Amino acid sequence: MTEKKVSARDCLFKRDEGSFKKSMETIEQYCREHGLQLTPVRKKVFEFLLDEPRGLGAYKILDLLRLSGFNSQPPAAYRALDFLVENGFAHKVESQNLFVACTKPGSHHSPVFMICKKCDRVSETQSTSLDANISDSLRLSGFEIEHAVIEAEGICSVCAGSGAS
Amino acid sequence: MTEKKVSARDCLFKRDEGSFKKSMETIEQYCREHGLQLTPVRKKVFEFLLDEPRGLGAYKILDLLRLSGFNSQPPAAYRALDFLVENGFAHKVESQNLFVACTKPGSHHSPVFMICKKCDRVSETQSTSLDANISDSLRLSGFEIEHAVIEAEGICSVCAGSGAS
DNA sequence: ATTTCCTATGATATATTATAACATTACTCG
DNA sequence: CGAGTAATGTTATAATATATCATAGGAAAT
Repeated sequence: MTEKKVSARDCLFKRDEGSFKKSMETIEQYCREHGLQLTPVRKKVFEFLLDEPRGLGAYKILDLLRLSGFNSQPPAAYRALDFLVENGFAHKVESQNLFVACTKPGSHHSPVFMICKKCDRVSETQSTSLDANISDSLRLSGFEIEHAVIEAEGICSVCAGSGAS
Repeated sequence: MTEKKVSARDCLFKRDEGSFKKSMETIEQYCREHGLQLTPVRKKVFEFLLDEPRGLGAYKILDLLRLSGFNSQPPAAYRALDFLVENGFAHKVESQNLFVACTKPGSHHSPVFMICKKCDRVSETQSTSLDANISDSLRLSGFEIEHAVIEAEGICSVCAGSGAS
């Protein structure tokens, strides 16, 4: 993969400190209630994801872990990601081999992503009707959906509005 | 990746010789009309894809090329696949890192896949309305879709009907 | 407290998927 | 033919992901 065209400071979106804190508290509570261990590595990885709206690759996460003092190997990153994904705290964006924090952590759902080609930001929609549409159409063919990967690439509203080509 | 659970002979679907031939003729004509070179490697790879309803990984294709007398390296397989995908003769199934022949070769479209967890067969829907649904919903958020990855995992109608758990 | 069990992590190696870079061949078209 | 483009050959390596076995750490039972 080539270097990303857009650096972090080019991102037009502001980091939302309040929502960051809220997401972390949400999963902390969820883990307490469900007897899940939010270990230091897992928590750290979730922090990284919350802090990067463009998503992170597993090896980028590994780098960040090492920068944070963990002496981790690839399986450590993948295990933490597995934990976060299995419990609905994060998602994998299949078309980009990227991981993102979930906007509705703890609720098992089939997410829909929009990936902006300009700013690389990955947004998750809250849509419930979307899934319904798809399920209905596919069910006409008799296919029983268990899980759906829905990832749209294009230009987000912020970039489209910014006027830059 | 572990070995597939289902072997080729377990596949409940029959190979459709007529549609195979028709697909090949379709892309041959398309290439003639558009000045595209359907070289031996490219044609062979397309044949492999037509012949495997469960899709093929790039390295599996490389193996098949070698078995067919080509002395190919990885880039050869990926280049052939790039050609087929760029020209709408094949698709990549992102969630599985798999390539499949297109059911409507030559028409640039945003495909929708159904991947059966039991028989591993990958089916492409002909749906146009589906894309419309998704585009409409996402456009509410101001996102301009250029391309959409839509891949449903579940149980296909044949496997669901077969009664096996 | 010690044993037991389970979960998580450490550590090493390797598998799988994909591309970069440069050399060579082959095809077209003027 | 000769020049230019497209395709392939070749080597190397990048990027993504998992298998496997060893170790540690905490909770529960005796």
